[in-house]
Amino acid sequence: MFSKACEYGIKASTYIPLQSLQRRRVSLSEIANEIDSPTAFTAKILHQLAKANILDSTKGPAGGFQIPKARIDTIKLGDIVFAIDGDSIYEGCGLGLDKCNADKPCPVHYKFVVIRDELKRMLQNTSLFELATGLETGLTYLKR
Amino acid sequence: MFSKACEYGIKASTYIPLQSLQRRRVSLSEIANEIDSPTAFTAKILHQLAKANILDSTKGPAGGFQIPKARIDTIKLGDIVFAIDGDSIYEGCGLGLDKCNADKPCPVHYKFVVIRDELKRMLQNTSLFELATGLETGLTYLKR
DNA sequence: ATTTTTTCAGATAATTTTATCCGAATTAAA
DNA sequence: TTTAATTCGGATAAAATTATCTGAAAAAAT
Repeated sequence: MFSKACEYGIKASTYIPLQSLQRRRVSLSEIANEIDSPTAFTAKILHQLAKANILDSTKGPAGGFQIPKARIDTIKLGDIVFAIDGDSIYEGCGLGLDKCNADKPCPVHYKFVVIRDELKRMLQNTSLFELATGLETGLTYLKR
Repeated sequence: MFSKACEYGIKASTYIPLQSLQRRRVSLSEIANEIDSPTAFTAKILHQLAKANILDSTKGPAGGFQIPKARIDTIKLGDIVFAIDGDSIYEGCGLGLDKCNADKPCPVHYKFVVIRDELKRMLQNTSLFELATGLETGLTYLKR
């Protein structure tokens, strides 16, 4: 469904707010450790999310990543997915046709529209705050 | 969503019944041409589907691929997907965790269950007959 | 029997995705 | 001002997926 990169991106974006709510910056190594991901690869993804304005990064000692408190509630799961995997999950044809739409649909087009609309809605309705809360209360997990 | 291999598999499985309904066997080259896929790679996938008992293949002149009439209605889209991509789409965690279930769910677990159940249902309710009919009536397309 | 047409099977190649490595740039602290 | 801790950026490597090539096996037609 999502690329590995996107999976790591989502996990990181779920963990970071947990600390940002207490104004704590988190380092790359802490993140990679907490979400059980390859460090250097994770760096690229975090960088990508920083460029997309989803998180803030600061260099130097005591530097790290952070999401401004106010944004934790407004950033949605879909924003992360879009920043990393692009619009393929929203626009792409289920069978990989270049041009597939209501005018010239592939055999599974209408079947997929239904599923994808629901997925879309879910991604745009789920905030990082909601995801982070699940973690904080011990209801959900990022490892194992 | 699906692998390229699976996309080709679905397309082939949509085209073949169109001919099988008229007791016509189709050759690899015709299939690859009709679904606009790389020939040799398509051969592998068709072979895989043959081993999974989803289609019949016969060698020699006038050989090719076929799906017994009676089975066109009972084979579901989900059978093709399972034969090629395995159960990843049914079982895999949205964030790639090894063990993710109601006991120890990932942050998006419950959100995904809903989507996946609908996808599952769709895949198991859609028969090759239904897909082929769309093609035959000119309602859907396999190329471009 | 021989030839021709086809799928089958294994080896190899190309591409994409995932992952690592290393040094540069930045910033805070000493 | 130096040092240490960190992200940034580009090069490279490894792994997985996609694609091609080549010859063997099977079966029908000649």
